[in-house]
Amino acid sequence: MSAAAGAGVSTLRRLLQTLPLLLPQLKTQLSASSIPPVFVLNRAIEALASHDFISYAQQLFDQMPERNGGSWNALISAYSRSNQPNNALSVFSFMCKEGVRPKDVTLASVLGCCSDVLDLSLARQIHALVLKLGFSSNVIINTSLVDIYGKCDVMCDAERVFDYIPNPNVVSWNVLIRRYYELGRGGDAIEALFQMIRAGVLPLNFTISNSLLACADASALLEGRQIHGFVVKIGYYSDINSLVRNCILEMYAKCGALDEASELFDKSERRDTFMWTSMLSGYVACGRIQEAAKLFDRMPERNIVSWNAMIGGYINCSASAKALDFFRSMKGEEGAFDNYTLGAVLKACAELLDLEKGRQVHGFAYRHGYHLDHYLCNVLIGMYAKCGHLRNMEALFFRILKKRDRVSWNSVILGYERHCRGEEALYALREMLREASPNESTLTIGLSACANIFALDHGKQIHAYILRNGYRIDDIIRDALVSMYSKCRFMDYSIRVFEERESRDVVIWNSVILGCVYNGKGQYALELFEEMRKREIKADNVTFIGTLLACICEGFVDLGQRYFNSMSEDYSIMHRMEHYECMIELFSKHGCMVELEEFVKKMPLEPTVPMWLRIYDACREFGNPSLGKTAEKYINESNPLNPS
DNA sequence: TTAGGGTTAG
Repeated sequence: MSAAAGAGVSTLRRLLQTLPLLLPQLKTQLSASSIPPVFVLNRAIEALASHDFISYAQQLFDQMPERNGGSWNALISAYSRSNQPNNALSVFSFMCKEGVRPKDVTLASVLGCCSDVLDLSLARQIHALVLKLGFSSNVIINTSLVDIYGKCDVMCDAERVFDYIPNPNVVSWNVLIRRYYELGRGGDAIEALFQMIRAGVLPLNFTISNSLLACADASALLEGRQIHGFVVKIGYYSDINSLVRNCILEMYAKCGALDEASELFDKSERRDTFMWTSMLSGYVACGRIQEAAKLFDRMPERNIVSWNAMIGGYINCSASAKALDFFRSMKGEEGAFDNYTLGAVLKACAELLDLEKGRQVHGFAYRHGYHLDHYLCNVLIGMYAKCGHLRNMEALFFRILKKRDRVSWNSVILGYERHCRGEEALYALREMLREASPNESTLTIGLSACANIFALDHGKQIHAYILRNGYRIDDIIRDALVSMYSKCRFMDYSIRVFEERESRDVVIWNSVILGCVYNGKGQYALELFEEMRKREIKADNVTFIGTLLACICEGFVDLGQRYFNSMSEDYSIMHRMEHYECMIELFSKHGCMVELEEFVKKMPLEPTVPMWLRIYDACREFGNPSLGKTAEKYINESNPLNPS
């Protein structure tokens, strides 16, 4: 034995002397004067790691005069169980370099570590090794491969591996279902559960919970109800940890079946914080903030998630100031927050266009170490975009260069579009296509940018992109297309897109009516309004701006008056300043001075200076000295230094 | 006598 090896053995002896204290079960083997056999030391490595002495386990491994494959395996699984996947992988790499052949157990551990660190390339290499070493029918290894391929978003490979497992067990099915759910493929997850049951494998409560979450995501209420029935039948409904019950409630709440959710909630004898929060989130998701607030007040125990749900709920119903109040209370009462809380608060700032508060929250997030959080970076980009601080928006966007995703791009494009920088919005959209796929929101914002800068060709390209790539043209995209074509003076296309599919969305009708007016087709705009009336689509204040403008174009003074009166009498819509402006323009443009004077007298509010200026011009053109003098008086009073 | 994979709320 060399001197170094001799020193190693003495260190090992010292280490072993301490072991019986920690590991009484090894006392017999370790108390002997000679070095214990390798398999005993391998067990000691595992036992040390399970007692949180991973550095002792490493020392023991280093000092062992003899090792076998099991020693390497013990150390790898020790690191893996101690949540140190990178160290486990590095031990595996040494093991391979030493020429030690891994067994199936080692490969399963190592694949678990790859999955933890999302190392797809290493997983593929190990997959090759699995095939080479003849472990291709091992259900545990294959399940690990399904897991990692799913986590790395290569579900086609996960499916291929799964299909080759001779007898997938309950964990294999569970992993498959979970990965489908996480990738937003709820339908496939549900189908997999039904296949699993048909194959005679009894699902675990985790499998059921994952499938229910998939139903919630996919709004699959029917399937959710079937699973609920199955759960009752096999007796999982009364499971001890209430996981399944909570997920059933979550499913009903997210599918919008709030009555069924609240019935379950009310009947439930044991309600944990998960159940309370699921019910709360259900009310929030359906916009029933009052009921959510009542439930929140009744909660026996709250946590960050429940507070966040309330803050998010207030933002969704445009009560952002209330959301900020809630954040202040949360800091006082809960004493804790997380990146989602700060994200919600930043969204409230963005809704209120309160840049100053947004910057304060940014500083607050920075001081609390959240500035590197990817989710929060995206929210910050969105906040600066909406508030128009485009320099900060760009700075943050460039800082997350490698991690930017569709959400980041959408915020930046929106920032440019909202703040009159249409060219930059379209440039950003082109750049985005190189690295991320646009969604419906991206394309809608792109179309608005085209409309703002009258970029008809770009707008047509986006339209073609939508058709070519099979995007569903919903009411929002259709409205963006109608507006883009009408603003670009391509009214025939605008009407064609409008007529392609019948919609009851008043916003689209408004867009096409206003489009007709701006393109000199007032008569057609009024025909559309009549059509709306026949189809019982309720007009709103914007619709009436369109019809009044159409009357101005066509010179239909009487009709305009009837529409104006009908607003309050038949539709219960309050007249706004824009409607009064339209009426003054209608009378002024067509020289109806008596009606104009009468109208001004009856107005419940004082005409604005621009209105008086229009009246004054009409009086000069068509003659009405008394009204002209009144107009002159108001104009001069408002601007005494520059009298008319 | 290398025993390994999966895990509820925003």
